[in-house]
Amino acid sequence: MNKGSYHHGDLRQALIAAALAVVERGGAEALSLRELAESVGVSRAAPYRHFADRDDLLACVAARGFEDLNVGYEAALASPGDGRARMRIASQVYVDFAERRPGLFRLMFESDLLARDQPPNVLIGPANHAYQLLWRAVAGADPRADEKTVKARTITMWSTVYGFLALDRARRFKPFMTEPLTRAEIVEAVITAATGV
Amino acid sequence: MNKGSYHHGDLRQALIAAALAVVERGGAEALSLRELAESVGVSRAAPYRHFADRDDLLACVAARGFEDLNVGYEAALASPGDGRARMRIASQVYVDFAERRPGLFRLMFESDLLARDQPPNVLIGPANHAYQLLWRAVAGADPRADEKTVKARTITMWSTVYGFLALDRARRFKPFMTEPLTRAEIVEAVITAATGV
DNA sequence: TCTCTATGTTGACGGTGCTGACATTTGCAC
DNA sequence: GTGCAAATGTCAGCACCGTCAACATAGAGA
Repeated sequence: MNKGSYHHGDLRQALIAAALAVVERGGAEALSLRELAESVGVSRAAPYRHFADRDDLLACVAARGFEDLNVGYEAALASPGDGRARMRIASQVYVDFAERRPGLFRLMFESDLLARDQPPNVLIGPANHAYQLLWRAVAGADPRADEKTVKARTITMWSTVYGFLALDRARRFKPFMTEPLTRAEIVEAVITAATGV
Repeated sequence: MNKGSYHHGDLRQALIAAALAVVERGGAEALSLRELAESVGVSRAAPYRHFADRDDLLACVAARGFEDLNVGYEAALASPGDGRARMRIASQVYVDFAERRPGLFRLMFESDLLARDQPPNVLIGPANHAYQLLWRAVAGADPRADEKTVKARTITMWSTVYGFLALDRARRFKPFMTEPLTRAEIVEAVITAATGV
């Protein structure tokens, strides 16, 4: 495909892949479109043939992130053990994702991409799928709970795990992480508090 | 002081006040130093006589935010009722702060200002004071708990409340906020789950 | 009054996202 | 095959940004 000159071959996918690599570590604010274009060996304006603007590209990157997260969720839901054990594994998947790809995690859960009146189309599907899988994990842990209860539990559990990850990344727990508690113990305590198992 | 010309009078405080007003709503990324300077009636480079750079100004704004939050915490800790009731009130103070000044809240708890090797000097004091007040609220709710327990409880409680506020602001709970649950009910449920009271 | 210092201004540099005009390549219809 | 239109690249330039060096002004203390 790539002739070594004028036309790139599959610039769109190349840009998403390169952007993903940058965002994974440094988050959305580390991404410069000009730099990105240069790193792929193309002129500054070329990306605009494939993405409306910066946010459009970021939405595609975030969508890719949700797809990867969903793969982990699917595996957690298919794992052996009872519903409570599966919910715990799903939480661990979320924690691992946040720790391995912090910038991407931030893009997915802190950016305002999904807060818009009209969220990016590419993002809606994968994001909603993630919500459904999480819901299913929580509901499966207590089949007798009604809808209202499952909603409230999903929200509080998600809040606890996400809140810990976000505050920890921003080093807000620094004064608490000393002495008797190790970080691993804290992560354990948070997951237990969140899932009740 | 202000002669209507060359010298401003108290540019430093004027800049902090104006920046605070911008950041409160739109967060740090809404702040343009050039725009800010113009809004105060001064040239683009003038702020650099009072702040080393953009981050220095943002640190002062964040410090002001922590000071305001601490006033609320102090009031919560001095309120009537038992320790558990005071902890609940402290949580409500945090929630109110986040809802009234979302951008400032984000600057205080999501920015990397405090994650640096050498955090800004102006910020360390007020931030640490906030941590101590929160700690005192949690410890006061159960005087018999040991240090390890108090630390773990502080972290999980803070995580739950903060996580809810952050995810809610980013509209990640949109699919869950429908039908049987009102938002007020959810806030109640989250505070109850976090504080256990 | 004179001078030193604090404070404000101007112009410039390199960076950013984005656009309109132009160039090249590819693929499809004939 | 040929020719034309659409897809995809380039280039120059706009407006904005944070920041800095050089210069101008005002106020305070000797």
